[in-house]
Amino acid sequence: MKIATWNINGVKARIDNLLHWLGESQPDIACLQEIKSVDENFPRLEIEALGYHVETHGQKGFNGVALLSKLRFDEVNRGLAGDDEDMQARFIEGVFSTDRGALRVVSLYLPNGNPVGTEKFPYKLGWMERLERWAQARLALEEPLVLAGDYNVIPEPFDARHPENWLGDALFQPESRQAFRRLENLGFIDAFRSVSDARDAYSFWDYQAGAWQKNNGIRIDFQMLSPEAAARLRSSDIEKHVRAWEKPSDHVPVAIDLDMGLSRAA
DNA sequence: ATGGTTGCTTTGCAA
Repeated sequence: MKIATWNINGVKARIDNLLHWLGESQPDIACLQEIKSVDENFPRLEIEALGYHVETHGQKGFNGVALLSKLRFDEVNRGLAGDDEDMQARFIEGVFSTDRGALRVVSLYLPNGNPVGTEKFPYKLGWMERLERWAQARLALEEPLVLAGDYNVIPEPFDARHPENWLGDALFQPESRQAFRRLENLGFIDAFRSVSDARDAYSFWDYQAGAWQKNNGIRIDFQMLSPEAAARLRSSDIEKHVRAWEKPSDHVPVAIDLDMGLSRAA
């Protein structure tokens, strides 16, 4: 079963790329971030025409996440628990039935946190603490769980082409990296890093200053796997070529292949 | 050297 995550930076601006990518990559489940759309305006009909069930958690103008799945949703949960005052749409969880039992998949868009020194950075750290608590509770289910998305964290220096340029950035602050490591210490593994020690494997290249042409990238998009999901991991790939398409997102899709047996009829 | 680009809520803000 192929599960991909992709920050598309606006579904309205990216719909042609998205439809082309779904046809080419054929993910069973796609986790999208930054749809920048309210639910009513999400182009669900065009996506459903390709055989996907669609669940969104959007808001006006920015943020917003979605799950596209060839399997039926048994359950959908929107929003990250732990703060009823948080109105930002950054988290959606789907539950699916497979021949290997239940599979849980989350599409998350972790706060960017810049500039450090404003209220945005503590919001990021607070969100990461809430994610940690939520993930810890979910581990008790002992189910395959995939936490996929744009984490807005550079875990290690070799996840950036020029780590020295990110020292003052929220994505590379010690507190951000420590919070990410706490998630790993709970037992979640970074799927791509568990199968590759490649030092130039990035998932984001800024639009500015020719970052793509210079391969000045960072790796910030991950599938974090519960132990039960990690045991079924076959492979992981970064679909880098998508960054060279016309009118690209600044992120590219990252995919994993999980052995979940034959999926039940969608 | 503080540049440069993209998408939306658009002439500012977020990334």
